[in-house]
Amino acid sequence: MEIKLETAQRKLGAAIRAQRISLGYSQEALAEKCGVHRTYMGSIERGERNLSLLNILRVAKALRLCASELMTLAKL
Amino acid sequence: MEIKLETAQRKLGAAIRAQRISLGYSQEALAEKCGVHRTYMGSIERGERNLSLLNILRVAKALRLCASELMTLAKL
DNA sequence: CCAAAAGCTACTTATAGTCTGTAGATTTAT
DNA sequence: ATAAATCTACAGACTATAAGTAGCTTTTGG
Repeated sequence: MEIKLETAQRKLGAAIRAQRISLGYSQEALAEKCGVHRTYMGSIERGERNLSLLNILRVAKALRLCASELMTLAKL
Repeated sequence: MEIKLETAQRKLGAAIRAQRISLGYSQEALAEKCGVHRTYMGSIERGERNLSLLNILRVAKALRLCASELMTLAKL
């Protein structure tokens, strides 16, 4: 069966949000650590963005994870 | 330190190529399984592309891996 | 209540991804 | 050996979409 982008994005966004909250960061604080804009970070967490490898790595790093760990948390 | 995109892309491309070859597929056959263009598949393996989440998932699936496994193979 | 945090809309810019075609390298068969 | 398939690399032009920004609204927690 086909991979559903919406679902994948949501899973990733939810995993990012959960990890961010567990680290006690605001979206804005995490955005700054990633070097992306505040509103962009918000849309990532809401599952509205199909991130590229580079941004996946940036976010993972800011969350103190490696990419494979983040994917595991997102069940991807 | 900053994440180097070139390096990350190359790692991912190398992991994809290794797994493809171990499954005995040509680039074209893998491209078809992924639903991407033949020449695009080639450039992915050469580390020239910053894949988006959807395509990472498509490639992983075509290689009979989950995304976290592919990331692990790529050491990302 | 109030202030900080998060959401939403709309927009521009940058780049991901497609497609056509050419060429060299490799393999397979005659 | 040579021909003929097959595979891969690469260039250029194009389209689709990710990336990133700004302003305003809504929600939430203290």
